[in-house]
Amino acid sequence: MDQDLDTTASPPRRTRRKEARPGELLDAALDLFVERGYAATKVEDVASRAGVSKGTLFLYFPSKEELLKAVVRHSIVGLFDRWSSEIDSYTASSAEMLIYALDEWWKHVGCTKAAGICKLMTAEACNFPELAKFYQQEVEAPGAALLARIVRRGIARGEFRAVDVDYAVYALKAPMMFLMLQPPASAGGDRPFDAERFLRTQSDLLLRGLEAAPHGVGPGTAP
Amino acid sequence: MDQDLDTTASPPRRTRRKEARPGELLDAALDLFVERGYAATKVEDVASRAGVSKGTLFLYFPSKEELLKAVVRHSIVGLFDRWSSEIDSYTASSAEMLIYALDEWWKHVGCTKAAGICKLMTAEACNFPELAKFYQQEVEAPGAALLARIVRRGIARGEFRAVDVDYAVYALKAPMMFLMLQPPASAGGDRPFDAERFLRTQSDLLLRGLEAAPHGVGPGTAP
Amino acid sequence: MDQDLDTTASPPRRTRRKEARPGELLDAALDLFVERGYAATKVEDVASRAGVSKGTLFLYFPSKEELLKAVVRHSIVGLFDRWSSEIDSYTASSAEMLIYALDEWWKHVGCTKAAGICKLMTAEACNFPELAKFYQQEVEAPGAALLARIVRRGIARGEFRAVDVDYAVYALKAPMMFLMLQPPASAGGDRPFDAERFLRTQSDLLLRGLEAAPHGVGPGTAP
Amino acid sequence: MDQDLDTTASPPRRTRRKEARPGELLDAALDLFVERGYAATKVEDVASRAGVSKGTLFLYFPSKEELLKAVVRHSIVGLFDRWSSEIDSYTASSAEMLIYALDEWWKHVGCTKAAGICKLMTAEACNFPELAKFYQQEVEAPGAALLARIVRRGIARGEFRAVDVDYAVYALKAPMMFLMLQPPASAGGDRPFDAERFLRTQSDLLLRGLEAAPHGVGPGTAP
DNA sequence: AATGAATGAGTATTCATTCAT
DNA sequence: AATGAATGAATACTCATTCAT
Repeated sequence: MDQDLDTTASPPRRTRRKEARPGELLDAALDLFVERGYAATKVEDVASRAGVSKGTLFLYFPSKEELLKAVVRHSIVGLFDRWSSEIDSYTASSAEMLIYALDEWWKHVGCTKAAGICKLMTAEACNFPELAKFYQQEVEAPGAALLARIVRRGIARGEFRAVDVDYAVYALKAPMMFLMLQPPASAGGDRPFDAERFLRTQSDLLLRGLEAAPHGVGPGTAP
Repeated sequence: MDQDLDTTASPPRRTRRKEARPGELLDAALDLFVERGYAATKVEDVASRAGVSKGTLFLYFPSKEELLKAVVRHSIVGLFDRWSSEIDSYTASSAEMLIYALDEWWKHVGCTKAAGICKLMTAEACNFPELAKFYQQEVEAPGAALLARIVRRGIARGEFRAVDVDYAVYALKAPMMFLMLQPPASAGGDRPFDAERFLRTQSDLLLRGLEAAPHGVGPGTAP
Repeated sequence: MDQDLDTTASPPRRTRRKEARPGELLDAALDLFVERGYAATKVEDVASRAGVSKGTLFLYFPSKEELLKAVVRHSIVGLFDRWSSEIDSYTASSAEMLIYALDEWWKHVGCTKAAGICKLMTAEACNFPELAKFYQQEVEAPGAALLARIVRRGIARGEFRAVDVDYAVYALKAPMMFLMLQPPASAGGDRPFDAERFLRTQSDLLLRGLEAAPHGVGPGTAP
Repeated sequence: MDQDLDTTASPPRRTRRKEARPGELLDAALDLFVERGYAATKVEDVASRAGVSKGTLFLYFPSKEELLKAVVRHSIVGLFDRWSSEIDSYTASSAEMLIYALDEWWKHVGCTKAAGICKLMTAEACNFPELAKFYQQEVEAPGAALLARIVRRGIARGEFRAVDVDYAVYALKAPMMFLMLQPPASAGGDRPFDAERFLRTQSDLLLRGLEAAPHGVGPGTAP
């Protein structure tokens, strides 16, 4: 890298760090919000974990609430754009798409700290109606739209039955939300909860409900 | 007695209130906790909604946290005893039992304010670990145990396949949790979410996965 | 006694207790005030230790502060009348009188709970100026007056030097106050504090300072 | 620097205050604690007397209790180190040392607000056992140790009789405590109490009890 | 851009006192 | 005389946010 060519020429630390600041703050905030919850996270702790002072944080984010929104955008919203274009260019079967979608979600959200953010947003929804609306618009709706596109594609291509799309999406979302709300690990019951197994099981079940073959009842068969 | 002659003759105000207080406070607390969340609910508001002063509330509940616990017990825990004995005396098929169970849950929890309490407990879990444990022990565990009993009965009677009971229970819980987390109404998307329809759809799907007939994949088929 | 003659004729419990109430409350209050301090003593605890309800206490004492005053009067003030007449009729030497006085004080105050009350009054003096004045007038002043009478008698009879009476009284009071302020027992240092020994030592010292023999300096030799 | 040219040029306000804050707060707290007692002193009042807001006080002292401890350390504990080294280097007679010690105590504690703190600590001892222990360890014990060292030195050098050291120390402490507990001024009796005269008188008396000459009884003659 | 000292609104809980019964 | 349910004033401490430096 450039840095290796002339280490003395590397930009003054200040400058380089300056550009990294928002990201460092966002990372710190993500960690702490997920660990401790929104209310229990002090902005000062976020700042000091990012190695800056409290005042500096407010230089980049006008309020704690905006900081949370930024964390949500940073860790989740960005994913949708990529997923959306992938769907456009996808050529495999719709069932495969759905499995791929759930898999991607698991890899990038479900098994990461981002899942904690979803849980937290659900949690704080009633305390901060504005945050709730933000989350609904920026996360829930786009996510549902993505799933809906896949389902519609499957129906259009005759791969899926003509189910009620909205309810098929709900059925897909339910296990994802369940996973995200699952307590981190310990507090659970006796046997460790195997999230991937649960997810696989659920997707099998759901796909069977969606597939075009004459099965009988399915999720949201039109009334 | 005289009182019998004139039913409008209410007992002395002080006395009557004394007995009614806890219930009135519990009702007020339920409303406010669900509306505003735990932290945002001021004990004073609970008291004044119940028509008493702040001090009086503390006569009946030693702390805000205990008040919340009492609300949980009052609105949820009590149900388990009844359900448990109903299961014992039930004679119908296990599939019918499961449908009945979900239906009962919907009637007494899912579509009532008690659902809001479940949402709230999930929400506040990380902020108040002690509350989380309480909820896990008094609600989550008994609820899961009830469902597990039905699933096991189905398996024992050859009505269900020999699925992994724990994962079958997870699969049953997922849609219930999804429903409870659903925003009250407004904030939702364009089309109103029909919870009962969702529930019916989900239970069809799940029963199909459980039933003994040779279907193929199902929830938690042993690996 | 009369009671023994006809136990069936003893007044109904209610009545008898009624007369005993103030005393029982006073005893309970003395115990608790000394054990826990003024602020930390709840009137409800006083009442329940006396076997009555909170409301009843207020029937006899109009406020917590008045209750404390009553305790002071009950446990201390009463002693002064007796001591005062004893002094009048005393014929022994003034030194013996002084020793008797300190001994009496020790027996009836110094080594009893009443000492705790003195400590408490000193403690709360700054918090409750009115109480302080009350204590000064009802206890400090009469006590000092008693001592002053003995000292004056000694001087008048040529037993003591013509010391400054006020300062002789202060010198007598100092060890008494020191004793009363001594922590109950435990918290002290390594070796147990032997109050009686301290008192004996101090009175020897003081009497030597007072005695008429040509000793040199003494407490408060007139300037 | 420029600043040196004009000594009236005060350092930037923020900076100067920062350094002065703890001291200003300590002074304010000392005043109020002594005037009103611990419980009756509101932290907000301390803060505003020091010219800062409530929050600022908590920037420097983590709790009201710690504030009181800091006041004690600031006004009393610091004196012991100086006194201790003075004793080491002292060459005069032990009687002079004792008189010097009492004099120093009077100048730096007895006639200052610090005396009020001692009174207050004695007062609040029963209400706050932890504070009591702190005071015992940080003030009572070192003070007694200092006096004990002087007494032992006197005995070792043949200036004092071989009295029981502990009880000699008690005898020395008694008049000091008496002085500190004396009401500020007003409430006293008719004639103004002359503390210095009392102190002089007492030290004469005590020294006579301690001195090696064959006098007879003395404080703590071994039994 | 960065700091960190200062701010002050916000809230659960206690307990002496009252008064209807 | 006795009760005990009801009251409400009173207070330490936290933390997001500001702004002088």
